[in-house]
Amino acid sequence: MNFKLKTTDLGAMPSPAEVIFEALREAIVEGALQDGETLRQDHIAGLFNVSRIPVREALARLEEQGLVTTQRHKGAVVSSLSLEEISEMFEFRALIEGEVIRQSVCRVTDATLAEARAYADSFAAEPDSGRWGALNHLFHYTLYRDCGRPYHLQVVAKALDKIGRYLRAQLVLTRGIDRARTEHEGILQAAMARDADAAAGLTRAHILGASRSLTAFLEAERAKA
Amino acid sequence: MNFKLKTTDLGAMPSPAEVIFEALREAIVEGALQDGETLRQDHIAGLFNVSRIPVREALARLEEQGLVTTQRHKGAVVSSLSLEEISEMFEFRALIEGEVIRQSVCRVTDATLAEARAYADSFAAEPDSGRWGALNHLFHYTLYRDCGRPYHLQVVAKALDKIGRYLRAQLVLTRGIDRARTEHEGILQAAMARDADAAAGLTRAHILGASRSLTAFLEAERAKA
DNA sequence: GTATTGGATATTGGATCCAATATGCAATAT
DNA sequence: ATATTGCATATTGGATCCAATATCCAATAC
Repeated sequence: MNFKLKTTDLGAMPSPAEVIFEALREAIVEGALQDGETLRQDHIAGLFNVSRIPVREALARLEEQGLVTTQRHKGAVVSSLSLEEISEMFEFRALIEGEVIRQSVCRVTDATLAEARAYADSFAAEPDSGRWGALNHLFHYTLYRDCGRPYHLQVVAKALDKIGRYLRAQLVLTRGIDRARTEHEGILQAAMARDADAAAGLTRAHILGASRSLTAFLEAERAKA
Repeated sequence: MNFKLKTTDLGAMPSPAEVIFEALREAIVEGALQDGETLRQDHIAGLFNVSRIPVREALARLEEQGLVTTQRHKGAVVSSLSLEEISEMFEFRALIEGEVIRQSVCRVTDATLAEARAYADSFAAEPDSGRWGALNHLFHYTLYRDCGRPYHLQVVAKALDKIGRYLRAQLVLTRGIDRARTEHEGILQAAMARDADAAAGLTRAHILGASRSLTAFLEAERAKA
């Protein structure tokens, strides 16, 4: 009775609600849905060809993640962050990601380093600004992967989701790319040298630097308006 | 046309879904619903005298918070944490709460300190072990309140929700109370002296100490079984 | 006696329907 | 002309209904 079948765990297939949640999440993080845009249940249901029930579940989950805000009987809008909130998110990331990479570097494998190297190179070489955000994320996340602290990583992921749009803006609008390239290189070197403290410090500086350049940019924007 | 009416913002009244979410959340955190217990939609709906729809929304939110786990078509159970996960949560708390209290102490008001004092005293005097968890939470949270970092606080709150049950167990089962009393006193003194670094260090030690005593206890339990 | 199969029951997930609330516009009164 | 009121429409939130899946138990085959 030993079968040689290509099996797939159908029980693990994503439910419609999950599919919709992921799609909306990604759209918000990538900036395809912008700040304050309202999300009509009926409309989304139509796009996915389902009833509003799974859409409502997805929206409830997104609200719990802080990605959308709903007002009773009015509907859901993509949450926007104030300058202060954005700034706080960066501080938060600096705190956690610094610690995460410190732990990670202690046990990082050569395979992981090679992968990070590849992402860093892709990032540096990528001409399409639309892909910078994703590659940037992949580079950092790869370096965090071996930290052995899944909850920390989850929290980092959620924080990144919340400011994904703004991060992308920072890279695209403030010439953050050039600096990011060299800073990534530095972080990678520290990781390869297994210098945990250096990697942590550089990561913190990388994040806080991005924060400064983004808030400066946004303040200038606000001043104009 | 200036009315003198006692008005209440009816729009801000909690929806059934919110009520159920809060009730379940609290029950899980307090330990009234224990690890692995399954949550029947129909049953809960009956308890609150509503249909299953708002229950499902509440469960979706709880799952997003990591407080329950659902398997497709099987239902939701109260999530349980492994020893490693519990241990990681404490490390996480030590990291964030250390930083939060550091910021908080820099700007803490006398009113806040007085409130924290009151909670510390209540905690120390409380004979009913069922209230220790709540008072412990109030004491710490009061000291964090002035940190000016709402997102950090939110993250701390979520982390505390996730390990609430185990924290209570630590206080009740491992004689954590006595040490907690004196450590609270130390933290409070540091805060009153506006010594941010001391408060941070003591808070970290407080949390990591609780972690050690709890994991030791749980390991002993596991060994017995 | 044990293992497998088929069906009854329980439970979840989604669709449809209904009620309650918000929004925009037209009508009316001042 | 402006402000208020009332109605029509749009949209959300919840209830009910239906389909799909899991679980449990009895019946059957070996």
